[in-house]
Amino acid sequence: MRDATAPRPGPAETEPAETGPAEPGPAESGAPERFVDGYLLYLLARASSIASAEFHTRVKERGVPIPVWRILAVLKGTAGVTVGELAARCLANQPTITKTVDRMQAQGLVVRMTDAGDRRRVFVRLTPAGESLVDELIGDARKHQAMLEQAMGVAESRVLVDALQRLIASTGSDC
Amino acid sequence: MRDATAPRPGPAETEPAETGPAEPGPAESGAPERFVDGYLLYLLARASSIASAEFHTRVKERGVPIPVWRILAVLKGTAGVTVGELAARCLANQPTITKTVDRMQAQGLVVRMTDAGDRRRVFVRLTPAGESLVDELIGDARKHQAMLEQAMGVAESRVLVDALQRLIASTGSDC
DNA sequence: ACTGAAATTATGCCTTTTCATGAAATAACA
DNA sequence: TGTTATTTCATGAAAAGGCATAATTTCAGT
Repeated sequence: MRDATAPRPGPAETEPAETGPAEPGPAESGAPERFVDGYLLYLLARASSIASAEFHTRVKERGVPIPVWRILAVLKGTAGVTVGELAARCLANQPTITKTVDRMQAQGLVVRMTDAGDRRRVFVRLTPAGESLVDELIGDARKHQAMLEQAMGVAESRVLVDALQRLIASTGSDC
Repeated sequence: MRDATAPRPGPAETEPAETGPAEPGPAESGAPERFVDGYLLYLLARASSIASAEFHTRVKERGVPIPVWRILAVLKGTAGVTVGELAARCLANQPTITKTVDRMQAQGLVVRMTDAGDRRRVFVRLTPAGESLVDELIGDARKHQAMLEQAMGVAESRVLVDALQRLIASTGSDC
């Protein structure tokens, strides 16, 4: 497979340009300083992804998709959040939230309640089943966070939280 | 719509449980300290999402999907990266990278080159068209990063980068 | 009150991602 | 040298997400 007749977009050159080193590196100088290595947004995305990986794996092992976990976590401690606010707080688009809430409602984790004062708005609220599920997950999350803080140092972790909050504040984001 | 006959998963209670305040809040005490407010992983994801939002919007306006931008950025300054490494560095799954590379190859942004030394491995490499596109995008990214650093303070930004690198290092991640 | 604009959520279509698996090449080992 | 594992990438079916838009409801101005 993956020969010239494969259904790949292009003719897929089957010969490496340079047949020298098996691992083509960026020239000869020691540290070529690739762009991404110093790019703040990439560092942020990478840190977030790596730090979350372990915990997310455990959440998924319980059969809970990450978007569902996010919604549950945001709903915890509230008496209901509108679809639009959920979208903002879950870092997702509104139609995505609508569809995820559909699934969660079908599983009995949340209920929808139209606002009596403004019938355009729909509150999403945890059911008792949703409460107990999110309570378990939050327990795991706290344990995981404690491990993470210990691994990177408690003081450092506080510095990080502080810097992140400052970054968020400096963007003037409302979410 | 959204009445009892709507195709929503459940019967969708059309009456709010409490018809009192239009905005049901978490009890009466001032700051109920919701879980997510102090959760490090949520803070990380939020910071990453918010900080990237502006720039990502501009990238998409150029017709470049974010996964494509990520691949281009990782490839910049290299003589080729394998599919597996791309997946790790782009924080994506391997099949996703394969298919995104398919599209990029069809657009002439990258080429595939099988490794002569180990014919399982496939290097992905920028074409001249890919180079010039990524150069433009990196220019924009640098400008955006400069703005971001100025908005949050250059010193603070350095503190943040340092803390993020320490976090990544403490997880012992190889990517 | 009426009309047009704005806000809020749902829907439909299409693209993309994900999960599991297949295919090919190399490595390990008897 | 065979034979079985392991590695690496591609593929296919199903699920999820994204974008544009529709359907309601409320608001503003007249």
